[in-house]
Amino acid sequence: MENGEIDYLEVVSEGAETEFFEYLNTRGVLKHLADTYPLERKKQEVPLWLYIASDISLRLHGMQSFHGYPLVIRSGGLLNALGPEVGKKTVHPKTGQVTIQCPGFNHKNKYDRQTTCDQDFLRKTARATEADKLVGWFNTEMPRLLEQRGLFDPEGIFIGDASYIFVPDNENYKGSDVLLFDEHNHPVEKEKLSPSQLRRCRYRRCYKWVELIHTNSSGEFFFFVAMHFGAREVS
DNA sequence: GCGGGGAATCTCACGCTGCA
DNA sequence: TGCAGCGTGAGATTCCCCGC
Repeated sequence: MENGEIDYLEVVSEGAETEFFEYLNTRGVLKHLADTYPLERKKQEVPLWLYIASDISLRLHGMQSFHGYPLVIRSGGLLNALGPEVGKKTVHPKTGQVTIQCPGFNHKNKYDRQTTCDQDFLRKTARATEADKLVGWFNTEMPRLLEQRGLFDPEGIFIGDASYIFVPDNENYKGSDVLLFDEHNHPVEKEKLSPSQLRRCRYRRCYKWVELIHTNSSGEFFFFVAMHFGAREVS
């Protein structure tokens, strides 16, 4: 650290992450999510609950790439929470060297496992999941989970928050829209603008991102209850 | 650095065969 | 008839290369 030889700096507390996943695991939340996850496999070797937990862990670490999975497993608290049958992390008392041992869920690997499952398993499982079904699953199971655990506040405050995600003008962005925006990036209707106003506007390709957030009047918590990502129309 | 995708490899279900 | 052993093929996972 003193010499500036830092390969990676982690901001998520390992202990907090362990507690978080222990909660999800022992309360049956992970199992419930896996049982309802919208992907049917004729054969399943690596369990879906591990995929879901791993994906959540990646997001907690702000890791956008599956390539970062070994790093997240090494530095995060997921492994501690899932127990030695999934993997264990030992720290050498003198050198501080971290050693990972994961038995895995099959014997297809040639190399010693440094992660609970191969990062490509995560990538291909994500790719095999249909986007519409995934959003539908989230919008169904998240409110159900919150209700089952009595987490909805009696005040019943829900906030709909919408914003636009701009992307390059490329039709390959499936389900995107091209809309007219003013100089403040607010969507406008061409018919309602004067010629001078119209000159300051431009068409931009975008997605609409809508979140339904549950909170209470003192703002003590925020639960993301439902979401929509896609074209303008929200049903 | 990253995701896409193909090849390699492993697992397991299923059907067939032989035997008690 | 029931069971074990074997071969086969589909599917899942791992390894690896390629292009952006």
